[in-house]
Amino acid sequence: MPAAKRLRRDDLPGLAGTDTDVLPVHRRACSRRRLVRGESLCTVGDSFRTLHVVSSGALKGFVMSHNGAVQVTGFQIAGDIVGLDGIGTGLHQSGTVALVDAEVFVLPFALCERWSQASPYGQHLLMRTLAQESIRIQRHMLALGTMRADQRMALFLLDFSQRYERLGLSRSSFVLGMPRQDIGSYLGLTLETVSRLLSRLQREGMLQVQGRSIDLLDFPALWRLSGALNPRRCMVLDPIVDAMGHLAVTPH
Amino acid sequence: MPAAKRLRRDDLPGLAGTDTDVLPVHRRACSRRRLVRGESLCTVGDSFRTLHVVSSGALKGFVMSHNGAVQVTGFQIAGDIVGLDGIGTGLHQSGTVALVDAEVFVLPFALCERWSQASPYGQHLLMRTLAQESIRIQRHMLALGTMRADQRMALFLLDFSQRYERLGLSRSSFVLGMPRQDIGSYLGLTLETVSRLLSRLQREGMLQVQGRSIDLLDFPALWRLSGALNPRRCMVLDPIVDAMGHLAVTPH
DNA sequence: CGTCGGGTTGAACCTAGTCAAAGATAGTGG
DNA sequence: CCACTATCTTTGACTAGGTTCAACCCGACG
Repeated sequence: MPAAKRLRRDDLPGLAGTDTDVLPVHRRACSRRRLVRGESLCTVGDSFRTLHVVSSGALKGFVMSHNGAVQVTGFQIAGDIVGLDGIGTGLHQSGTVALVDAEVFVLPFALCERWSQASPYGQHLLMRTLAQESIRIQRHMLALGTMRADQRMALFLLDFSQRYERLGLSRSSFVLGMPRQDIGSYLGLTLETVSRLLSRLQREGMLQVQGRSIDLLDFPALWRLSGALNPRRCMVLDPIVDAMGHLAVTPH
Repeated sequence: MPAAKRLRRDDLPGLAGTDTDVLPVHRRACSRRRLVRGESLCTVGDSFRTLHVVSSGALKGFVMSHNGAVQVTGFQIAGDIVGLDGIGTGLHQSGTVALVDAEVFVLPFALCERWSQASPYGQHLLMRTLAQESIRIQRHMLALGTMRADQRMALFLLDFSQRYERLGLSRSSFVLGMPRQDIGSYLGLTLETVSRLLSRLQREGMLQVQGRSIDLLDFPALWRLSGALNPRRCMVLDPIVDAMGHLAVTPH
């Protein structure tokens, strides 16, 4: 696997260059946007114009049913892409709000489309990103449909652990940015069950929990509980933003 | 909404034409493949080379967890696209098998990619299809995460009803091609619960069930149960294959 | 200091799962 | 054509995992 080419934001080449295999983002186009805790990036029904890449902080995505039920569909941290759901219809099908103060890159979708047309690599990357999102949701569907509450919780914690590790942070010690209610919604559980489960796992020595601070103590036990045989998950993509919020692409 | 341009398979234009806004499928490239009941179209881990469009019959898609648990992710009938999950990694992340004897069009993905590059419409259609798939799964996730068993069942039946109707078939009277076990897996329930629910809904007069034959009798009640306020679901895409298995595209 | 959002814990309840048995259906081979 | 078998389906009795309702605690913030 080739090493990722890391680009500081201020070093990004403009569109004028002949190298179309690089994300066509220059200083002006790739603006940033700051969000305060609770601010919403987009809501259901908004017209879709831009993708966002999380630079720092944490967001949650959610869908709503006609009768008002809310389901959290995922949590986005640095490097994650937000807004893909709008591509299909031109309208956002899910909402996204900041769990804590956050910052995102703004990628006008028209730019992505042009890039995608100019460069086979760009096209591939965009489609790959979309397809990866489907697979992520499918895996979560598997969890919701077949696993018990404690297994889902273990999976959730290990998933976060792995994502933080990929950003160069601790895989065993981290802070969950969201309240129990949101974790519950994501896992198809009530907030009380989430609280009870965390207490139980702590009692059983698998982790230490203090409010939103988590310390994972016994990875093998968590793997066993989650039903994963091997620690490494299958086939993860390189993040396109590192922990510092710098864009990075891996040509070819 | 413009009427769909329907193309009999034998009338399909070759690639030589200048109109790139038409699916670039000629007789040779668009082969068909017959599947007998139980035959698998692709399995997890297969390398991804082709998309398939269902022409007739019915298939199920499923994912497996490391420990062997299986979750049915969806059912595909005429007009549905199979195999999108392979785009992300080049390997199929989910398996697909025929529930009954079926026939599919074979679309070499390289062809789709070339088309997508030659035509903005093609690119848009491909991405839209991918994004629509995400949204479909997200909606199902909402069902798995927030709804009770009977609500999920009602939603499932109404979804099938609507899909059959779009193919020009009866919306109230149809045959489910799959066993209770598969319905259960799809809905995150056991086969016994599925059976009990169908019996109960029949007792309550909402439908008539005889093995796999379903007659929906009281749509308003089913809508109410499923939590949907309005019968029409939001924003459905035109099918690209009609009930006769003929390809159809809607330029612009 | 009081209020408010979030978190923990307990007890009662209920939905859906599990286990078990028997009835239907379709496919197969004599 | 019919008997035999395998698969699918229905139904019942019992159980368990999670929800609901409620009380209480904690820390932040006006």
